[in-house]
Formats: sequence, C-alpha cells, structure tokens
Amino acid sequence: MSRKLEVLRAIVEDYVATEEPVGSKSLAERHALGVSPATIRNDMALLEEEGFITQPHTSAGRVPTDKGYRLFVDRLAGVKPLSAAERRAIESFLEGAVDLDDVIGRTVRLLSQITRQVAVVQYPSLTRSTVRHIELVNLGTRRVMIVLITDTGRVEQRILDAKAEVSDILLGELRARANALCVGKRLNELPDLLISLAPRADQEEEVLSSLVVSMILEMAIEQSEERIVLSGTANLARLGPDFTHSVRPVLEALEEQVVLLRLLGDAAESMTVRIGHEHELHSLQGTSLVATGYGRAGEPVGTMGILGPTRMDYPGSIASVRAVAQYVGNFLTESGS
Amino acid sequence: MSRKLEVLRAIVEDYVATEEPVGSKSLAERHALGVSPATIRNDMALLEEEGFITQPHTSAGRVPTDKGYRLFVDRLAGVKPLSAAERRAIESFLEGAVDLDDVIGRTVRLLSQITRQVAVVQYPSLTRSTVRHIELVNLGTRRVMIVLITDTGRVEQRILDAKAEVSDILLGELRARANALCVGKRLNELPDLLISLAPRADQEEEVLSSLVVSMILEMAIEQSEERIVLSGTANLARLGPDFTHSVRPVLEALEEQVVLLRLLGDAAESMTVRIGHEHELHSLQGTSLVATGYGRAGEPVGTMGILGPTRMDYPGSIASVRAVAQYVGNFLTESGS
DNA sequence: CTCTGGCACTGTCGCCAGACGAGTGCCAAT
DNA sequence: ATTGGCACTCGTCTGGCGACAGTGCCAGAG
Repeated sequence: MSRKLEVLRAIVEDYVATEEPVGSKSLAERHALGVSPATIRNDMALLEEEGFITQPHTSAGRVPTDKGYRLFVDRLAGVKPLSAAERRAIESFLEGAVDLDDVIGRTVRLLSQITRQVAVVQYPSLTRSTVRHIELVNLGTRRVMIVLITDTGRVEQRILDAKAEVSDILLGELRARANALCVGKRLNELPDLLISLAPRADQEEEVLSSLVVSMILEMAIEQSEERIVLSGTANLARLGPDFTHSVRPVLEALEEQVVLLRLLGDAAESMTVRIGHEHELHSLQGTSLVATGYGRAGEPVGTMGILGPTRMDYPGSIASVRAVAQYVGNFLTESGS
Repeated sequence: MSRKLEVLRAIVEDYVATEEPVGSKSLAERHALGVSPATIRNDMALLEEEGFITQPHTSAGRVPTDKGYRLFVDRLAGVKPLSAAERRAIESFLEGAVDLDDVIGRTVRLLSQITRQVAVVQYPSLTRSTVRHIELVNLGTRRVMIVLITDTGRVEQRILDAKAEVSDILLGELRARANALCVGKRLNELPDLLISLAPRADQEEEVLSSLVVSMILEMAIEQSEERIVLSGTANLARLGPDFTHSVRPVLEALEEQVVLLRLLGDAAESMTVRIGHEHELHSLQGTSLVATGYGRAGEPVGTMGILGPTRMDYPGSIASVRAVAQYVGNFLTESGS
C-alpha cells in the first residue's frame, strides 16, 4: 500500500484516539513510518488537495474529512478482534431472556454499552416474518381480541369492537379457518390469502369475519408498528463540548420513529456504513451509522446498528455490531422454530 | 400575604422567565410592588438569611434555592390556566389510538411537547388492575401461550414450554377454571386464588396446571415488567450551556428502568413535586419532578409526570400534568370497562 | 418602626495587546 | 525522492483595564 494511504490511516487512527487535529511531527513519532515529518507534510498536502483531510484553521493539524473516513473504512480498516470482555458479554447477555421485548431490550443495551455509542435496533419486521398462530378470544360484551404471533416471537394484539354479541362456535370456526390458511405464510402474503375468508353466506358471520380480516390486515400492514428502540443517548453527551450544540438536533431526530425507520431502512442486509453528509437528514451531518441486518442467514428480519460521531472507531464498531447481530440472529433462529 | 413572600414569588417568576439572576432594580420595575429597590434589597437580605435565595457571586442578582422553590410551589404558586392550544391538544391527542402501547406512547409525547421537558409515563401497574381475561393457546410442539388481559387494556404474554404434548380439552378446562376464578379480581389477589387450581388428581393435568399457574404468577408479580417510557430527552439539551455538564448523568440515570421506577414509585396518587436535593439520586440534583397518579378517580393505576430543571415553570407544568393525567384516566376508564 | 435615596464596594464580563507555540509551506541540499 | 532548516501564520493563553450590575450600609424622612 502506498505510503500516502498509510499516512491517511495513521491520521484517522490518531484523530479518533486523541480527538485533536494531528500534525506531521507527532505522526512521525507515534507511527513507525520510517520517514521524516517533512516527507509526511508533503503527503499530507497531497491528501488535502484530494479532499481526504482538512485543517480546521491554518497552522493546525489535519482532520479527516467524510471522504477520508470513507476511504478509510472501504480500503484501510482492518478487522479489529473483539476483546475478551466483549466476547464474554455478547455470549451471556441473552441468558434468561423471557420474551421478544426482553431480547430486543437487552440487545440494544449491550450494543450501546460495548460501543459506547447510541444503539438502534429494529424489531423483527412483521412483513418479513411468518405467521405461527392466530388467536381469537371472545371477551364478552361484544369484544373480540385478536392475537397474531410470528415465528420471530413477536406478538401483536388488537381488541375488536364487534357490532353484535359473538358466538363462541362461530369464533372457533373462524379461528380454525384463519389458522389453516395463514400459518407458515409470510405476513405480506396475508392480503391475498385472506380474501377467501370474506365471502360467506351467513349474515352474522359475514360481518364478523370481514371485521376480523380487516383488523388482521391492519396489524400486518401497518408500518407505523415497525418499532425501533434505542439506547445510550447519554453517550451523545460524552462528545466533548464542541459537539454540544449539535447534540440537540440529533436527539430530536432520534425521537422521531419515522427518521429512525428511514435511517435503518436502506441499511439492507450486509454491513452498511454511512458517514456524515451521506445521511439524507442534515441534522445527522456530524454522525456516522454502522448497521447491519440480522436474522436467519441470508434472510434478515430486521436491522441493528449504532450511531456515533463521524470521528469514531470504525473497525471496533463494525466488529461489535457484526458480532452482536450474528449472535441475536442465531438466538432467534434456534428458539424461534 | 406579606411583602417578603411577594418578593420571593417575583424572584422565582422572573428567574424562570429570564434564566438570569434577578436584581432588586429590575424586580421593582417589572412588578408593581409599590416600593423602592432599596426596600426590596432589605427583604432579599432577609430571604437570603432564611435560605430561600442565594447569590451565585457577591455582586450578582439572586437565585431561588431549592428551599425557595419549595415554598413557592407550596404556598405561592397559583393555578395557571391552560392555553387554548394546550387544551385542544390534550383533547385530541388520543383520537385514533389503537391499543395501550399507542395510548401510552401518545401520552408521553404529548406531555413532553406541551411542557417542553422530559416526560415520564408508567404503564398501568399490573398489581393494581384487575383481570379481564386469561387465555391459553395451544401452539403445538409442546408449547402453550398464556395471555393475561387486564381491564386497563394491558396485555402480557408468555410462551410456556410444557414438558409433554398438551391436549386441547385439558387446556380448555384449565382455561375455563382459571377464568372463572380470576376474572374481575385484582392481580395481587391472584396468588391466593390460584392455589385452589393446583391440587388435582389427574397426573398429566397436575403437571400442566402447576406450570401454568406458576407462569401466571410470574407475570402478575414480576415487577421488572413495570415498564416506564419517556420522551423529550432532547429538551434536556435546551437547558443552556451551563447545564451541559450535568445533562450526561441525568441521561444516564434516565436510562435505568430501576431509577425511573423509584423516581415515580413514591409519587403516589396526588400531585407530587420533588425539587432538586429532595431526590435521593444525586445525579438528579439539578432537576425537579412533577408527577401525579392517573386512573380511575381515587384509585390510580399508574403514575406520570415530567422532569425538568429546578428552574422550571411549576404552575404551568403542574397544570399540564394534572390535565393530561385526568384525561388519560377518563379515557382508560371509559374504554376499559 | 418603615421606607427611601445616596454612596462606596465588589466581583464578573468583555476587550485588547502581547507572548507563545504548534504546525505549515517552501527551498536548497543530499 | 527525501530531508533539515527557516520564515510565516494563526489560534490560544495570559494579564491588565474599564464598564457594569448589583449589593450593603447609613442617614434622613414619614
């Protein structure tokens, strides 16, 4: 690898470590590059011309630009092995998890702890998972509870206000048919399948079943229920006083579920790193996202990742996110089928 | 009311409004106290002796102490009527809420919006509400789903790993008996009631029912499931740069469910205001809590409130929290029974 | 006894000038 | 292509200075 790139890597590493602009002299000292500061200065001048680094003001050290970070993660970042403590934490954090909420909660906390950044975890997406069971419960007083259980352990329920009293027998029939039709199918197939449930001679049943069907569809489709949880927002405040003015917009953005969905939405299956201005939202300019899908091998059901300052430890973050995602994926697959 | 107290009120109001230490002169100008600055200075000296106000440094204006705020909320704070916009927001924010999660989510967002502080809402406590329905669902492959529905709309579910295949008939019997026994009862009565479910001649049923019973009890008792949600943490960053150093510990504290539970735990039924050092946790020293119970009249099922800097608009916050709590309480009562 | 106007005192904040130092860019030499 | 040297640039730190806001105290008036 050319020395110029070696210098860029050194700059990124030092800057991430010290959080201060790095100059040619300290660079020559801390890294065994085998050349003098003057030579490094020449390389740095070139790197600056090409837009990989800048100086905040004349006569200060250099700081990587977003473009510089991009090159770094694409071509220069090696894999950083996890520490023993991290590995241990990952292997034990799911012990004793009782339900899906618990699993997701533990995951997001773990991620924020080991990366010391804001962690973001999307619940297993309803549309990508399959139906394990549909339950209809007669609550009396003209109310029916509908429960939808997916193979990823997610349980969604609604209470339906039927217009008339509901007969248990009728409900049982409906339940049986709904399950026969839907179990094992993906949620996004439901609309087509459920059509055949609707037409039926009996008047009473007609009303009820169409209500039930529409409610199930609502549950399956409604994207707003694509929940995302986050943790570790306190880590944002750690970013030195220079970040203080920008922490508010970031926090505000993070409170919008929609923004989070968009944030993770494009981050498809494989490891995705989005740096600074690569975000659409410009309140997230100073931050980077490291995210990946999780779930069955090659068939992710959701996305998780971390969000931190562009000046972050990419190799470490990538390693952590990947390891956690893999572990959770295995866990869901094992316990889920 | 003595003029001294009038002065204290004026100081609190001005300080909350301007966020700057308030001096005798501006005080005399902005408030029609009918006396000269010199007189006010005398009163202020007394107030300072008694510990209600301090000056940050010798020649600066006065700032209320925690004790001063305490006196203010106890004896001086009038009721501030809600603005028309607030009233409108409160009356419409629950329209179209689909389930309990949704209700709580909307509530916490509303509260943080209108008070511009961090809002905290506790889910209806399981132990205080009553059972509406218990459902047992045979999932096949030796699994049984247990669903517990309360009158507040909360739905709790667990999946039970029965040791053997489960017969539907058996499960139906168990379901019927469990419901006959528990519906309408409070969750904390369940332990006593469920004892009678356990002893039974049949061997197979014996095993299953004891498993089910213990699971139901776990659901009813487990306090860790007393979930609390919060919103509006971005508002913490609004608190000027002087607060910047203290925002991190606060955020950290807020991420601990346990802390939140303790925070709201003591805030019983009626309106509670906890100011600064009155918190046990000293990372919350600079903050105040305004909280109240909500639920059926005189029989709260949960707590909600807001957390902000001690320097906050108490009358406004109290009015908002009270109004929202009342509205949510009504909503739950109406739709819940 | 209470209130008021006057006055001296004190600490903070903003401003400016000067010293310092880190770091650069360029150039001539190897 | 690399290196040492050197002049130059700017940002940061420091100390001093004056303006300012607000106080405490005191003597006098109602």
